[in-house]
Amino acid sequence: MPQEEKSEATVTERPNPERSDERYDAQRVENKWFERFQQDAALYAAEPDSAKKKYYVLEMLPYPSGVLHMGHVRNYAIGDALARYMWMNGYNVLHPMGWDSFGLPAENAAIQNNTPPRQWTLRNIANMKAQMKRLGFAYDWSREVTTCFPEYYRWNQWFFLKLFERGLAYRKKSKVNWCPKCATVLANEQVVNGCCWRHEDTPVEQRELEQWFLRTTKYADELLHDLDKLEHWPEKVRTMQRNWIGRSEGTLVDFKLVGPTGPAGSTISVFTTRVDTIYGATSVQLAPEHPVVKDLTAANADLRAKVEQLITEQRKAKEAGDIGEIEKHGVPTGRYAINPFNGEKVPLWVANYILMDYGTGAIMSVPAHDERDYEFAKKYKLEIRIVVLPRSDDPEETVAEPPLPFVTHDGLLINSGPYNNLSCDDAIQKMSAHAEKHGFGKATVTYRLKDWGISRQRYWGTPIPMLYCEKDGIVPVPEKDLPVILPEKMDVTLTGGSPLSRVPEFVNATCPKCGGPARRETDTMDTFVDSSWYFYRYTDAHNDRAPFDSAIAKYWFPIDQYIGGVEHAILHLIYSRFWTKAMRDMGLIENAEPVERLFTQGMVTYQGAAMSKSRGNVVSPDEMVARYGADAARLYVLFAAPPDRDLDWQDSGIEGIQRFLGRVYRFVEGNARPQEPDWHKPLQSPLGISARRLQRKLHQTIKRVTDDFQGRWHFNTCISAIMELLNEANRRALGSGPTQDPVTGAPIIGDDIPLALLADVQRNLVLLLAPFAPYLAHELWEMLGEKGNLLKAAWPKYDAALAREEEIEIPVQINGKLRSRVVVSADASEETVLDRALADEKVRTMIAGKQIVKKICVPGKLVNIVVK
RNA sequence: GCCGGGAUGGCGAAAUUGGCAGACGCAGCGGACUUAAAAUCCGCAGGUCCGAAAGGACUGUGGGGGUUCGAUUCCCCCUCCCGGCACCA
Repeated sequence: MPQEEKSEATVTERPNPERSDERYDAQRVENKWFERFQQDAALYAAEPDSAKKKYYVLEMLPYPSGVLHMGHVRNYAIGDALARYMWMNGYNVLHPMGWDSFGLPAENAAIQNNTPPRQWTLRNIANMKAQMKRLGFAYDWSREVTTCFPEYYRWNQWFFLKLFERGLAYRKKSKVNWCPKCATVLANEQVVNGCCWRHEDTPVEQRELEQWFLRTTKYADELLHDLDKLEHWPEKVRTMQRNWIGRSEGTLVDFKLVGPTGPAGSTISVFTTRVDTIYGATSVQLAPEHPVVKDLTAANADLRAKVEQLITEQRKAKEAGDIGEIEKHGVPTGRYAINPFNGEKVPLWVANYILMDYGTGAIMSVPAHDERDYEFAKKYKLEIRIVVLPRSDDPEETVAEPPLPFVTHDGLLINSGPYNNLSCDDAIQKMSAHAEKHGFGKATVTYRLKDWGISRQRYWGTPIPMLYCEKDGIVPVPEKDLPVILPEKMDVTLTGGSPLSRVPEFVNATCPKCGGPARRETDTMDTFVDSSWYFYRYTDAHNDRAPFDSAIAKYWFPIDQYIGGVEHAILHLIYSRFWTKAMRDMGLIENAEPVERLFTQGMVTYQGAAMSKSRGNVVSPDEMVARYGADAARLYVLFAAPPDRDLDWQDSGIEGIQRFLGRVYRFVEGNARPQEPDWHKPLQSPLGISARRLQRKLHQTIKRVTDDFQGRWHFNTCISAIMELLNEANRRALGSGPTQDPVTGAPIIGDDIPLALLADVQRNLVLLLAPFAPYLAHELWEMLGEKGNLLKAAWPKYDAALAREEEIEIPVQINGKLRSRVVVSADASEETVLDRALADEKVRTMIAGKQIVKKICVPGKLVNIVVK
């Protein structure tokens, strides 16, 4: 046998055949690396003064409810993969974590288990932090934020004072949402289908209370407009916020009450988006709680009783969450109001479908051009007057009777005095201007968004830093006296109003203005205040002179990527945007939006339903880690579905992932030869067919995974690609088919794979896996004899030339149906490909005796021959 | 009612969006190793029909139309599912 000159060593034997259990021992490997990671406190720390480009990746901070659930694992697995990817790409990464640790569950736990809220909360935090560490999430714990600590909530109080100074925090008595189970007020955003967001089956009651509000409406317009700039936010979230803000352009018009008036005066302002139809207004409808109604019923017991009835109906419908289903009722007041446009007297009604908290609580009723007004007018036999006719293409043809109600904008005015023949849009402009000129109205914008009520009649929250003095009224706590400390020794109950009001040491204070006795505010802040700005605190978490340093925040903001559940699309994400705009106007920051890119991951369900203790379908992360390891749990939640879709947990699915991790481990363990010099030599070309295939696959895989990290984020396909690479590598390195010769029992191997190529494949395989399965990746990195820290190892680059196929298989269609395939070189010209296709045996038989009508050749894709 | 997102094998999904439908994985089937099982490895696999087999024919991405040589992808109509808003004037 001639001596073949070998420049590079190759894999020539099947290693280590003696192994009793070939399962990968994840616990051993993960425990080893867990210990090592714990020893390096600065491992995941962001660099304070860095010339590197920054990248701020953030996952929504959890409420420390006790244990992590799979939804958390999914959320953090996505963020962690991204953070690790960015580290490997040389960025200065900020990847912090904290605890949204004020809130009701702590109080409920205190009541049930007689454990103080603070103790309960801190225990949960310790537990969940340990879980996060075991799962291998790379957080910079030196910046940990815990919102229930005075070091944090003092800045809530500080912000509150600043907002108060600027008129953005104010106190007023108003109807508020009250959850009887939480025994506290809720913001509008916390009411879901008429029920409490924490108690899906508890209808929210309406109560009249003095409350603190933040003036979110001041930013309504900016909050709406800036949504257009958030192009890297999911359309869904932007739509939800648009709906929530609910901007509506229209006109205010003052109708004058005819006859005697009361304290509410004689002006009834109505809001309409269709002032063009005002000549068709045949009544004015008031909300039952409209102030003018109070005047009208003052001396009219009969009317008062009827109005009471309407109020009851309205409240019932509201509490049942189906205000839209209410049966329309109204009562005539016997009084009239004057339409300022034509001086006409129209009857004044009170109706149960008019809402006091939208617009002005009064409308003009135009039955001919509004669905609801039409229905109402039919029911009560009110006049229906047409003032808009549909346009016709044929000027000769006039449509005298459009089908009613005729609600579209596209028409011309009639019966409208000087506005006849104007288009609706023209008329709206001219009539609004007319109203403004004559002082009885103006163009205006109405929002659905309401100011944010932040007072909570609960204990476990940030005390509102305000005092009530008999002499000086409402007095803010001076900045130097912050924080107002939440007392710790408390009897927590859910009855009897704000718990803090029962602590005399807390309540009794001194007025900073007059030195006399003052009473402290005993309500606490909504916990959504805490989460509205926490991500700024991460940038400068230990600052005791300011919530954060502006220059440092400027370096890190905006957040490059924020990841969390879509359930916060309105609540947290609208409050945070408001807070950022308010802080910008205070000069603390320069960015107008907190988050550049938002990603909302899908829910994790089990057996088709959201996991919950009561349903008994909870999959415990701890159990999964114990059984399969952290890598497997993380990889599985990324692999099972694209991250933005819901994922139904399958126990068998994670087993498949476990097998994959085992195959990776065995592939490296069995084939790594870092002690051989050839392992470290640069790869020499040319390569054999098999080797070249493997090399190509490697570069294709690097490209696929890298591309997906650039925004598409289909990590499920990234992981598939890595699996394919491993399959290919196993085939090439170990040979496909049986592993042993059935006759002789000798091991069978594939063609020669140069050791340098194998090294290349193994190193890159580990690097590609590093963001998803960090424990295994670290173990293998070490096994490969690599010295540097894998966390900051350079992300692999692909070579487009090496990723390119030299020969491709082109499908040949005849009349659009796949009939054959031909193999051509990748850069073959159209003619060559066509010639090859036409020369193909099968194609020749199929088209024999037929006329070729058309030949289509898409280079690199396919050939289609159209025959007759 | 308005707005947004979906519907692809037994299951999770892929097709980077006009160009080979079903990659990867689960479950399944067959085989190797084993006394046996587990673990591991190799192979098969959308459906229907024809064939002993190799192979072939037809069909197939919620339904119906259309554009195109060619449609999961584009256009029109419809059904169902998920989410948001809703007598919002």
